[in-house]
Amino acid sequence: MATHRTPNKTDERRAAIVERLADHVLAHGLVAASLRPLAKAAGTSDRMLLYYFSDKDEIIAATLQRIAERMESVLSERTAREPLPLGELITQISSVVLNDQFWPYMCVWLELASRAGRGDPLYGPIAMQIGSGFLAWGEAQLASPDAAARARDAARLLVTIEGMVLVKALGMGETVERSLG
Amino acid sequence: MATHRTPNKTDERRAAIVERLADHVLAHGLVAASLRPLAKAAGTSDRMLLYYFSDKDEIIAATLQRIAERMESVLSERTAREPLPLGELITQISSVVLNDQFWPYMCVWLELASRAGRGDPLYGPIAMQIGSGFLAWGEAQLASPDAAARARDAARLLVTIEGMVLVKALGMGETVERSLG
DNA sequence: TTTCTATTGTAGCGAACGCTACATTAATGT
DNA sequence: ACATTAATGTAGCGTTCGCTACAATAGAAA
Repeated sequence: MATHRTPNKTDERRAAIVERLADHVLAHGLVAASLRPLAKAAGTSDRMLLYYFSDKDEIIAATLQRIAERMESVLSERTAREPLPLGELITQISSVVLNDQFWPYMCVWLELASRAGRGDPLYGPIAMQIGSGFLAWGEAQLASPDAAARARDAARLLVTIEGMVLVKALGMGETVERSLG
Repeated sequence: MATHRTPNKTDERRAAIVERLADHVLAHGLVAASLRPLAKAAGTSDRMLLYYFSDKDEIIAATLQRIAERMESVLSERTAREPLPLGELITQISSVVLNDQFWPYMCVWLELASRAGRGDPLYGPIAMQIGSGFLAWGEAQLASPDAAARARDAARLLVTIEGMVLVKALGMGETVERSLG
């Protein structure tokens, strides 16, 4: 499966830049992701960003992709391996997702969702891809009686977790905790 | 309770402008809420917007306030009067909130939440106020056995509805419906 | 009518935006 | 050594941003 070319030097440098861009976007949000600040964060110039990438959209897409990868790996390594019933899985995932260390990811996630909701041609597909990935991942973690129940529980898991994220973003963390009780 | 002054002509004109600004923000989002487009939508000039309002923040705050009022009235008039148990209330409210006519409100709501999540000093308090209002409104609609259960159910109602909104914004409407089944 | 205040237009400031043209330096293959 | 290409700096384009200075008009008060 030679879908990946052997990484040449340009690819390596691109990857290194994306790593720093991901840091910057996680710290300051998509709202602060304009070329000159991004370039400074990556230790280079806006001119060079547009040398390694064809335009800003490509930069943002690559950065969000990288952020999604990091998010997935953090999530996977902090959750149990064996399947759980819906209620317990909600408790476990919420404790990860609402954690302060994870919160930057959720802030970017909300920015992404708000743009996707407006039908943005760049952010929309990316958001849907990540959301679908999370849905599938959750489905695999669920201990549900049958396939239909598992599909329904996975949907409920996604809705509930995302709802908690949004409500926390409103500054209503106590409400999230009350919903868990 | 004379907290409201009698509206002078300036207040009337401000209100008329805000009405049109609300239309524009609902149609095109906070992302398109810059002074010159807003002014054009209101049939005036950026110069005049800053004559009636002290700065852009005040314009946006007034506009969002008005949008929240409209949202609340639409929501109230389309939901039943008598209290319902949590499950039925979720079904009923979700059918209103996910409706196409209501969707512009939810798009703005998501933009607001994403800014609030980053601790924005303007959007944060507004988002919390609206969110708290919705929580209280839901609590009043709930038929729950006791006060503690009602508080918990109201929190779950808010989390679930907001989760559905976010997931729909991702372009995963079928997932929302599956979660209802 | 005259004077004063309320309202509005015109023009522009300085900053940031995405992006590009052009020139230069550094590396590489022959 | 030399020719060619890759990598990078400098400067600037045209646009939009929030906001303001200044002048002109309009309407009410005297």
